[in-house]
Amino acid sequence: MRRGVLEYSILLILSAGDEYASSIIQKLKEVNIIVAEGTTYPLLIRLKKLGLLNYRWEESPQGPPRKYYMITELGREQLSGLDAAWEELSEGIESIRKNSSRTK
Amino acid sequence: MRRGVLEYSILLILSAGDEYASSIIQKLKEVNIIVAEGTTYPLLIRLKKLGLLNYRWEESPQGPPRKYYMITELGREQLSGLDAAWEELSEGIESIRKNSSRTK
DNA sequence: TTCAGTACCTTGTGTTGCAAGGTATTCTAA
DNA sequence: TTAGAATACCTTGCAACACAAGGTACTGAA
Repeated sequence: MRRGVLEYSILLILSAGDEYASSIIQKLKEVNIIVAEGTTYPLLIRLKKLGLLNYRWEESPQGPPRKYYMITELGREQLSGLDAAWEELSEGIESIRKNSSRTK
Repeated sequence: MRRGVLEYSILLILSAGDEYASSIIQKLKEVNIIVAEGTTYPLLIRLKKLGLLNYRWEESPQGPPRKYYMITELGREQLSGLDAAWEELSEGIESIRKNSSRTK
C-alpha cells in the first residue's frame, strides 16, 4: 500500500534535519510506517546518486560511526514536487471515499 | 508514488456500484489519478482471481459488450482493511509533514 | 576474548505499473 | 458494402520498488 511513498517520507524527515539510516527507520516506525532495512539502505543510496541527498560520517557515542544524510537543494525541489503529488493523490482518494460512502 | 493504492481505489469505486474497466479508468482520471489500461486490466483480473471481484457481461448501447465488475463480500472485507491502512498511512505522512514544516 | 548492541550493506525474489502492441465489435459515412 | 472511427477488451516485456534473509564491522562490557 505504501509503495512509492517512502521516498517522500524520507525527504520530508531530512528536510527537518540530518539523520542516519537507523534513526530514519525509527522515526517512521513512530508514525506506524514500518520499513525494512533492506528497503531503506538501497533507497538512500539511490537518492544520493540522484543528487537529492548527501551524507557525512559522524562518530557515535556508542557503536560504529553513523552516516548522517542531509537533503540537498535539488532534494528540496524534488520534495516540493512530491508534496504536490501527495496532495493530489490524497485528495483524489478522499474524493472517491466520499462518493462511495454515500452508497455503502 | 501511487503504487499499491490503485487496488484500494478500484475497490472503493466498485463498492459504490458496478463499473466496467473503461469507466473505472475514467472515474479515476476525474480525480487526477491517471492509470493506464495496461495496469487496470491485469489488476482487475488479479482481483477477480483473488475472489474480491466478480463480473458479468452486459450489452453496450454502442460498441462491443462491457465487462461489468462488482465487488464481492470478500472484497468488502478486504476493502475495510485497506481503509484502515490508508488512514494509517495518510495520518503517518501528515504527522511527518507537520513536524518537518516547523523547521522548513 | 567473547558476546551483545549498533550500524552499515548486498542479493535474490515477488509485485506493481506502464508503454506498446494487438483483437474484436458496432456504427456511420462514403 | 466496405472502410474508418470509436469503443472495449487483453497481452507481453520491462523497470522500479519493497522486503526477507544473510552478511560485515565497530564498540563496550562481562
